[in-house]
Amino acid sequence: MTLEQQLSVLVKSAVKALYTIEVEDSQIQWQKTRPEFEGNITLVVFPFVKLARKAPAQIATEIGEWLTANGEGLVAKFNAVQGFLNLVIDDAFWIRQLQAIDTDANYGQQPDRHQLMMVEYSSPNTNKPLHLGHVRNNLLGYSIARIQEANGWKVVKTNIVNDRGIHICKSMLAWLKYGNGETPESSGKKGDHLIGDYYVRFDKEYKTQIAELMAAGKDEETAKREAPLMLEAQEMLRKWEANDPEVRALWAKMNSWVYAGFDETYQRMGVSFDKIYYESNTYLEGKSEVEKGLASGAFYRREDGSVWADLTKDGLDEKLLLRSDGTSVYMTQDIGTAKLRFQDYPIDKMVYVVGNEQEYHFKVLSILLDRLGFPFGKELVHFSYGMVELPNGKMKSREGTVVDADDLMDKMVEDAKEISKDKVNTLQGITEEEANEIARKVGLGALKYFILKVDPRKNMLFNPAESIDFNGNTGPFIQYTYARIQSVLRKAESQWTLGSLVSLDPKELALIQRLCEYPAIVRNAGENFSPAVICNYAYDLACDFNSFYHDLSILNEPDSNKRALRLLLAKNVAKVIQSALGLLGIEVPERM
RNA sequence: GGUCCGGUAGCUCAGCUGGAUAGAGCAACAGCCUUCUAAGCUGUGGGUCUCGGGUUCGAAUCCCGACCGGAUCACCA
Repeated sequence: MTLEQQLSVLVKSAVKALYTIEVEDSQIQWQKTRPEFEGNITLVVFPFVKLARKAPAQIATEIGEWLTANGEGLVAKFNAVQGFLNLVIDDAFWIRQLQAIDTDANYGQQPDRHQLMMVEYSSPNTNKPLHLGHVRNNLLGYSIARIQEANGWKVVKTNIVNDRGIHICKSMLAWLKYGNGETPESSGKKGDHLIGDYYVRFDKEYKTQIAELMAAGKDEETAKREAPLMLEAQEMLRKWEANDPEVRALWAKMNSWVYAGFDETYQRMGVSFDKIYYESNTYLEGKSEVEKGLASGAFYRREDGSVWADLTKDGLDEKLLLRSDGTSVYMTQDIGTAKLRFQDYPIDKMVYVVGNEQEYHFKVLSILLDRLGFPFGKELVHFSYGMVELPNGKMKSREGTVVDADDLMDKMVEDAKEISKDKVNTLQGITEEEANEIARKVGLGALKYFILKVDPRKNMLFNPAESIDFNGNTGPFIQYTYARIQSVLRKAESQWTLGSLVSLDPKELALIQRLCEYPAIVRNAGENFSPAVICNYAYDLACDFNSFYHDLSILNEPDSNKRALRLLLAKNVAKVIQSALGLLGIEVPERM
C-alpha cells in the first residue's frame, strides 16, 4: 500500500471520529509539501470545510492531532497552514520504503495485464532516407512500447513499410535513366541515401520537363500531367502491378538496398521491430476487404467504378476506398494491414504512432474498421504527435531543408566526443573503444532526451545552427549522474549492510521520497502515452541526487550506518535512473 | 469557412484530472574543484501564464467568447 493509501484510511477514520462524517476518496487530496514548509506530504482540507462547518486551519490542526495520536507511528509531526495540513512522516517508514525498493529487481514494473498491445511506428517510404521527423516518430514509438511493457502489456512493435507506389517508381525510373548501374558498393553510399538521391533527381528532371512544356504553351496542370517522365513512371507502376518480371526484379533489388540502409539507421538509433509488414503484401488484402464491404452494403460504388464509404452520419465526409481504375489508396492498404495483423496476433489494443497531420485519416479508419466488423476498430489509438519544425518552418525535402537522421546522429556523437575530450581521456585506463562507446551513448542520449522531453502533442523546434546541449536539463546530465554513482559504488567496500535505524538528513529523505514516486510515474506515462513524463521524473531524480551528492559525503562518512544508507540510496537511484532512461531508449555509461 | 491542436521568462520547454509566493534549462552576471567525476553545485536578474468574461473558498489549470499560430477537410501518402 502506498503512503497516500495508508494515510487516506487514517484520514477517513479521523474525520469520522472528529466530525461524524464520511468522506469519499475523491475528497482526500494529497500533494507533496512545498519546500518552504516542514513536512513530506500535505493534506488539503478545504474539501472538508463545508461538511465540518469549521475554519480550515482548525480542521487541519484537529486532524493533525488525531493522526499524530492514532497514526500508528506513521505521522511524527504536523503543522497546519490555513487549509493545508503538512505531515512529517516518521523516518523509519522511509527507510523501510528504501529497503523494499532495493529488494525489488524490477522496481516500477506493473503487474502483468495479460493483454497484447501492438504499436505501429516508423512506417517509412522506401524512396528516401529517414529524416528528423522520422527520428521523432521512431523514438516516440519505441519509448511508448517500452513504457507500455512496464505497465504490464505484452507489446508487439510493428512497422508497415511503404514499399510500393508511384513514388517508388520515380526513383527506380531515375536510376534506370541516369544511374549508369550505380550501386551502394560502387558509390560507397548507404542504400537509402543512394535511392533518395535518385528520387531527388527525378524531381529535378521532371521540373525541367514541366518548364519546357509550359514554355511550349501548355498550362501548368497539363504540363505536370503530360511530362514524359511522369507518364513513364505511371507506366512502370502499371507494369509493377501486372507483375512484370523486369520491373519487379529492379524493384526488389533497389528496395533491398534501402532496407540495408534502414536497418543500419534503426540499429544505430536503438529501435527495433517484432514484426514488419510490407504494403506490397497488404494492399491486395485491403482490396478484398473493401469488396466484402461492398457486398455487405457498408460501401457503395459510383458510376465511374470508384468505391466510397458514406461517413456523413458520423459527421464526416464521403471517403474514397478504390479508385475508378480499381487501384487502392492509402486507406485501402491500412484496412488490409489491420486485417493481417489481427489474423497474426490476438491484439487487444492497436496503437498507431503517426503524425498529427493524419488525424482525420485515423478517425475515418476507426469507423471503417468498425463497419467492416473488426471488433478493435473503435478502440484503436492514434498516438498523434506534433511536427518537428526548423527555425524557418517545416522541413521540405525538395527544398533541401531536411535534417537527415544519419547525419544528425553522426553530429551528436562527434559533439559528444569533442566535449568529452578533456574529461573522458583523463579517466584511468580508458581505451579508445571505451571512449568511443561513451561518446556514442552520450551523443545519442542527448538527442533522444532532447526530443522525448517535449510533450508529444506539441510541435517542437529544432535549430540546426544551435547544437543540442549537453549541460542542464539534458540526457547527458542524467547519464552523468548515473556514472558518478557507479564510480562511488566501485570505490565502496564490497559488503555493506544497513544496521540499526539512523535518522535521515533532509536531502536523503527527499531522494527516498522521489524514488517512491517512480511506479506512479510509470503508470502516468502509460496512461498518457507520454515519454515526457518519464523525462521530467528522471531529471528531477538526478537533480535531487546531485544536490545530495554535493552536500553529503558517502564514502567519507565516518558513521558506518549512515554510509551504508547512503550507498543503498545511491545504488537505488542509479537503478531507477537506468530503468527510467531504459524506458526512453537511452543507454547509461558506467563512466563518462 | 467546418473540425482538431497549441499560445507560460529574451530562447527552448515543465506545470494543465483546480490548491500555498507559477518552475527548470539555455543565454547574462557573481561565487564553489589539495575532499566520493565541475557534463556538477550555489546565488542574482528576468512573468499582464495572449486578451476578456464566467464557475468557487481558491483558476496558468475548468467553461464561454475573441485574437494569434499550426494541422486537416484529395481518385496524395
